Amino acid sequence: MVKLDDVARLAGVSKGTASRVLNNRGYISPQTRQKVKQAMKALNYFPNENARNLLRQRSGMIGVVVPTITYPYYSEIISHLERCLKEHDYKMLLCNTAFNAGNNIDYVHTLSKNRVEGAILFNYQLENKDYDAIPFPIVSIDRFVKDSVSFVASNHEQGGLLAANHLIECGCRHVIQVGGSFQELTPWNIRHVKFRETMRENGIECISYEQASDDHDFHDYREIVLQLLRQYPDTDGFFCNDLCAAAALNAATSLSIRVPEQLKIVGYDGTILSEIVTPAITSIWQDVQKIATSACEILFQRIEDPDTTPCNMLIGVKLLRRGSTVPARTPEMPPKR
Amino acid sequence: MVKLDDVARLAGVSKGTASRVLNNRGYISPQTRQKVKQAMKALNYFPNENARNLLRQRSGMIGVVVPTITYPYYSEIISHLERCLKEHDYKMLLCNTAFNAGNNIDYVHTLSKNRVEGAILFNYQLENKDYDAIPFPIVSIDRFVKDSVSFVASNHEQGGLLAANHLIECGCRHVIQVGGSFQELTPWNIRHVKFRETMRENGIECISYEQASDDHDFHDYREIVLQLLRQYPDTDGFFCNDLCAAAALNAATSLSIRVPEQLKIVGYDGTILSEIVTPAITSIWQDVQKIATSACEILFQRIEDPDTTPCNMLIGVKLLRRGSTVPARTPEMPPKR
DNA sequence: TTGAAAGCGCTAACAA
DNA sequence: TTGTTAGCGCTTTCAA
Repeated sequence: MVKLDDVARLAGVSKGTASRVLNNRGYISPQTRQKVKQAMKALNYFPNENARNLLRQRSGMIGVVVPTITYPYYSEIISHLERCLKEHDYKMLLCNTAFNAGNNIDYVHTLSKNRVEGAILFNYQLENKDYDAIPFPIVSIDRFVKDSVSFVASNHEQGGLLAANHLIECGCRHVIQVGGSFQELTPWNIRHVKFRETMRENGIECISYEQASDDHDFHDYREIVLQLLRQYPDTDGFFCNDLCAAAALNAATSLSIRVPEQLKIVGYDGTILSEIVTPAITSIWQDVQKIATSACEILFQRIEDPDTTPCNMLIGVKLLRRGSTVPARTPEMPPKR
Repeated sequence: MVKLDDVARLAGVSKGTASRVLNNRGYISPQTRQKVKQAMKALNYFPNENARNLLRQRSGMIGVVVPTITYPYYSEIISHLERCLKEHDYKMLLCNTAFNAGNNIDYVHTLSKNRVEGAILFNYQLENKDYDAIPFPIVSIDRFVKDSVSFVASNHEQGGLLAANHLIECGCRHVIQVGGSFQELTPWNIRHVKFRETMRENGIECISYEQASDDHDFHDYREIVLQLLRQYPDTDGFFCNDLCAAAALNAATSLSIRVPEQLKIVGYDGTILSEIVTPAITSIWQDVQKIATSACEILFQRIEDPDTTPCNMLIGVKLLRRGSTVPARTPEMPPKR
């Protein structure tokens, strides 16, 4: 690879001078500048970021750890993060835990070795002591760690409440929700706790089905829903993530249950999966763009000034009313930017 | 950050010795090894990959340039690539062109500065001379550049043929296809050329609608399809990518056109979008896993031995027969791994 | 305005 | 078996 030495030699100047031209720093005579620029062009020179970063004691990298890349909520988040980070001249080191997050410190090691300047961890679980050993600032999404760790999440409690109230308004009496653990009070699971609570307060029967894995695909969910609907034929309301909601719609159709007349379905995330089916699925929309940009901003600030007060941020969600609960209605869409 | 010097000092040895322990190379006495390992653990030391890479004249990074992250075909590919690259201890430098690929050399510059050891470019267009200036090996997906550049693509010609023949077998007489340019004979567009050709040979009317952008979302496609179906009410067959196919299904339902009885729809890509709608959409499935692993293997081989003969690889596609063309049938699924 | 030289954290060749 | 030293490509003092 062509290096600064080569450029300097061709331009007949020293390495230091060539560097000054490259970085547009210090005094350079116009002639010298031109000579060096010409040499750079002639040799098709690109500065070695690796070497620069070593000297500057930085890596220009931010770690992003997600449980999956393909679920649309995550691919959209990744897309926004990629843009945000690029705008600030950061590279993204993307790590896919494939749902093996349960207290897995390996990803943090990878990030450490690569001297990332910060990381955004999605629903990532570590022992408390392991968090203390992380040598770079982090922002935790959807999982509260402790006051000293910045935290961003959708207001999932509001999400659970919106979903519950909507189904109640729609007249449901026997509802089922499918989701992760209903015990752990993570910010992420709280929607299901709130949902159940709200149903109880309103005297509505609520079955809470705890999925064995977060890694279920469409067909796993379809089987789960089929079984639940057979077991509880009175069910008239359903609450789960968008993928499961699409599976629920499919399962209901198979069983000749009409949606929304006999069964109302509310999804979670507000992804494309809820938009493209017929009827479109009423869903609790998460503001992925705001989550991504907030996480970046908080992280950048903390990188710049490590003494910044850690930040706990809840981001509003929105109920998108669509055909899976409200018949003959133009589907509501996520706010456009 | 703690560095090797610190470890060496704490262990009471020289930096070189500590390095030998770190890399498990050369002769070290058991006592020394243990002392050094203890020091590393005590200081929570991680070697600086940046510094190592500078010395080794490598970056451990592979560039991946895609037109979008969110369309499921790409998020699945990215997911497979991430795994493949990680297995070979490479990091992925992910670049999203946001469909601004038309001869945009900026991404190649970013990759050059970061000294990526190779890159996988999806449907990426450059001037021929710009390809010559790329200082690292590349694999081009879905776009043939020239014999000296490795190339991987699904057999899109077969895909177009499968789609056409299937619609013909289903008895269609007036079909519409929606896609990119029908003029350029890129491997990616050839499916539409082949489709039109096959229709012509069979005396079937085929309208080819050239979309204004590859960046259309569900609602853009829905409007396009609504207009087409109103303009050509005789239409009984539709061919387009999965997202557009889902929109077509939705549009048809809005217009009270029954699928598959009155209108048959064949999608392309075989993504989750085609699975979750009802009826599920018959689609030409691309083997994303094979595309990803092949691209990686070809690239790794070329990195190892730059004189490897460039490789042109076509990967078979598969027709998944589902409810949007064949009534009352269990939907076919992509092969499981 | 430019050149020379030190050093970022690490590895590897050579000496001891 | 271990220590010393040079150098990866670059930036940045300090001198000239």
